[in-house]
Order: sequence, then C-alpha cells, then structure tokens
Amino acid sequence: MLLTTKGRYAVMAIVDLAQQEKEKPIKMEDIAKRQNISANYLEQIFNKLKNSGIIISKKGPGGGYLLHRKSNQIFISDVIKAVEEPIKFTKCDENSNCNAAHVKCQTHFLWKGLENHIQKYLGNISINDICKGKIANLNY
Amino acid sequence: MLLTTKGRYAVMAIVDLAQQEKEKPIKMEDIAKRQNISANYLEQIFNKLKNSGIIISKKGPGGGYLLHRKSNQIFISDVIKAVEEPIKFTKCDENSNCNAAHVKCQTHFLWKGLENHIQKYLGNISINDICKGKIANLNY
DNA sequence: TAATAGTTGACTTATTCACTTGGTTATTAT
DNA sequence: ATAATAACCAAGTGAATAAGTCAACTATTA
Repeated sequence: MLLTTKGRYAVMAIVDLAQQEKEKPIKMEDIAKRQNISANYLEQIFNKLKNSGIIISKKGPGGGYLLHRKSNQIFISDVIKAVEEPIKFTKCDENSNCNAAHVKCQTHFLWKGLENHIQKYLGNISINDICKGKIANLNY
Repeated sequence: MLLTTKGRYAVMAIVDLAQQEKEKPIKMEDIAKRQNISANYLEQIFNKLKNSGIIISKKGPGGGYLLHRKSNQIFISDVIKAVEEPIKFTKCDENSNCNAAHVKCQTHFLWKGLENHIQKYLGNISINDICKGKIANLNY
C-alpha cells in the first residue's frame, strides 16, 4: 500500500513539530492533541521517525521531540518512507516473475513507472513547503 | 487505497483483450487463464468495466467481451477509476474538515496534489501504449 | 525521589482484500 | 424445443492488514 493513516499522520505531525518553537523539545502528546491523533498510536510513528533520523528525542520533564534536520531539508518522501511499508505495486519484483509463462507481465513497467513518478513528486516537496503553504495553490 | 489487485488485474485483462482478435468476442475465462487470475474474481472486475462503458459483452455460445473504444482511446486512469474505490487520501473532503479546529489540515492540499499528479500520469498512458511496450524503456 | 516524557512489545479490534459459492439469464447450435 | 454456453448477479468467507490500545520500563529533571 502506498499511503495509510500512518504516513499521513507522520507528515501532519512533522509539519506540526516544524511549526513550534525551534529550540525546545515538543511533547508528543501536545502534537497528538493538536492534530487529533491517538497519542498511543502516534508514539509508534514517532519511534519510526526517530529510527530514521528525522527527529531526535529528549526524555524526562521538559523533554519531547525536535527535528533533526531543518524543515527544508526534510522531504515528504523521507517521512513516508520512514513509517510506511515499502510500496509494492507488483507481484513480480526484481527477481520473481508474474505469470504461468514465467515472464514479467506487460504492465510491470507501468507500475514501476508510477512508483518512480510518485517518489519523484514526494521527493520534491519539503516539510517547509507545507508550512509555508506553497502547494496550497498549485493544485486544487 | 490507490491500487489493489483489482486495478492491476483490470489493466492486465484489458491489455490482454486488446491484443486478441478484434472482431470476435473473447471469453473471460480464457483471459483469466492467460493472465493467471481467478475467473470468478475477474467476473466482478469485468462487470465494473462494462458498467463504465470500457467493454461490451455478448452472451451465449461464441460470446465474450470486446473493447468498446479503440485501445488508444482507453487510458489507464479510465480502467482504474472503473474498478477501484475512489481514492481517499484525506479525512477531510470537499465538505467536512479534519480536526477539532474545524479547519482543513495543512497537508490537505498535499494529498490532493498527489491525487492530481497520479491522475495526470495515468491519464496519459493508453492501453495501446502498454501493448506496444511504449513505457517499457521510459522508466526503469 | 517523585513527576515527567520517551521506549518497547504485545495485544485487540475493525476493516478491507481477494476470492468463493451458488445460483440466474440470455443466446446460440442442434 | 432443448441443451450447451457464457455472461450476469448477490451474498458470504477467510486471511491479512490497518488502526488503535495497554502495560510496563527507562532516562531525565526539578
């Protein structure tokens, strides 16, 4: 699957985080409240974001999360990649094949192309772009 | 969800259909066999494709399915749209809103933009393009 | 040392996917 | 007529995944 709530929540949370005061850590619970996301669920998401080096954490009172890079250096594709299972549009991957004839299906390259296309799109939009509302007027 | 087996099977089946003899109807069962898809499942898919006017059917012996338009007039987005549930990337649609503040989330336009982007991509590739292997070398 | 806030793993529930079952209806050939 | 063919239709099922919950632990600070 391409995009579940996990991916969407992750982007929402990172955008939220980027917009808070930069110096001091932000509590996950506050973000969850503002973005209307289950705090327990967001916990798991932040864990993955941390493992991917997108955010850093600080424990204890006054602790919370901080962006690890500047918001214009974090791209949507980074965030999605960190929390979603790898996109898999086809049965046939690099090694295996699709059908009884043991041949890659004719549509194989279509899906691969779509994958690349989406990747390219999301790799060009930064968290900062969202904060500044840059895409708001481009489409829709 | 954007793309399930339904969408992929639909495209595979239509490509298959496009490659068979144009004049006489093709049995769904044959397509299912060639493409290694459950015939019963493909039935449902063909039903939707028919309702969307992409294929036409003929009952009885010698019956089967035919493309309703020429293969270069059928685009991947048409096929996907016919069989998949509408893509829903956001909680907040045209009318409703996302969060407690009753405001569209900041990421709203990101997902809408992604939708448009995918739509545009798939709307530019025809079934005929697949048959001719046109995208094979473009990406990947 | 008590409160805070992140860390971790397991568990539950709801939904969706992918497929199956069991028929009915229309058309054609005999 | 009727038997065979192949599309048409509705409902149900099992497995997988998504989404969310719970409980216990660890590090940090006031």
